[in-house]
Amino acid sequence: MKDIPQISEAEYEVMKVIWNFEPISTPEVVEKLSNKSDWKPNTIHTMLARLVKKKALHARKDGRVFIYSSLVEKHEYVEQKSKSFLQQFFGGTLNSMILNFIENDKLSNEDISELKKILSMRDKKGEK
Amino acid sequence: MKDIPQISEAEYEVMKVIWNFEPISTPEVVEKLSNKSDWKPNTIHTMLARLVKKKALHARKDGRVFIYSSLVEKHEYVEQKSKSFLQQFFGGTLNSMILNFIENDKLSNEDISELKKILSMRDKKGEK
DNA sequence: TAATAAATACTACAGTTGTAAAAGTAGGAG
DNA sequence: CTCCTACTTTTACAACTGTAGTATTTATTA
Repeated sequence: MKDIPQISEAEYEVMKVIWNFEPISTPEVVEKLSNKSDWKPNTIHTMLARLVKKKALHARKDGRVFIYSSLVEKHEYVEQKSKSFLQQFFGGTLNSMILNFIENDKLSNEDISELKKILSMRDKKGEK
Repeated sequence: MKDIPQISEAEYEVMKVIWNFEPISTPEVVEKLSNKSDWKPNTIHTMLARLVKKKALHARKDGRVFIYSSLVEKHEYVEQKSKSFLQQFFGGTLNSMILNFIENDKLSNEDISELKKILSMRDKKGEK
């Protein structure tokens, strides 16, 4: 399995924009993020540069601006983080986490019935 | 709600020992962790000192050694981390995470039936 | 009481992160 | 051809992390 670069929390916000709009230029990234956050343009540039250095993004020059595209797929990254999160806090299994949530009454009745729906969905798929 | 100190990954390993054996002295912590990890005693001392400074631990002197006890409860910390994890990667809900796992075929049939068992358990509790 | 062993306290140092200011450069406007 | 402006590149800097080494204190033993 290939090794996925580590992406910090703030960098992840930048990645989300890339994943949503790639290929996308620096000014566009800055614009999208300026709406959602208080970051100064320079801050965003720094993130982009670091992500390129980490090989999470690819940048190609187009005229005077850079166009970015991701080198890491979102689902890959999310999977990797989920795995290490579950490892660190729940012995590695999603079921332990769910059990914990239920035991601590963190799930509403709606959550539960939705969950059951989700599970039966998967059953159908499995039967195919 | 009170604010929980941030605990790094390595520090969390130390906390786990404290939670399991508190009240516990420095030499005992060092011993437990030396089994599980490659950390030098000094490394462990540093962690302990940082955790005390962050107010995650309380230390009282007993003769020549320190005795530690936790100031943060494990379940509190795990809850806080779960929440921010779900927020960052799954829009804040456990159900999205579960759905994602199912869609990506990360759950075995055993996991699923176990999950159903867990859910029905909670139902019974709810009815009480 | 003086030396030793054990524990604590202080110092170090590089890598990552959040946050950005300052300086450089090239393309378009005049 | 020159200046401005938008972009890019370089530099900064403190907090947090992982990982210890070194120095100091103190209880115990000879």
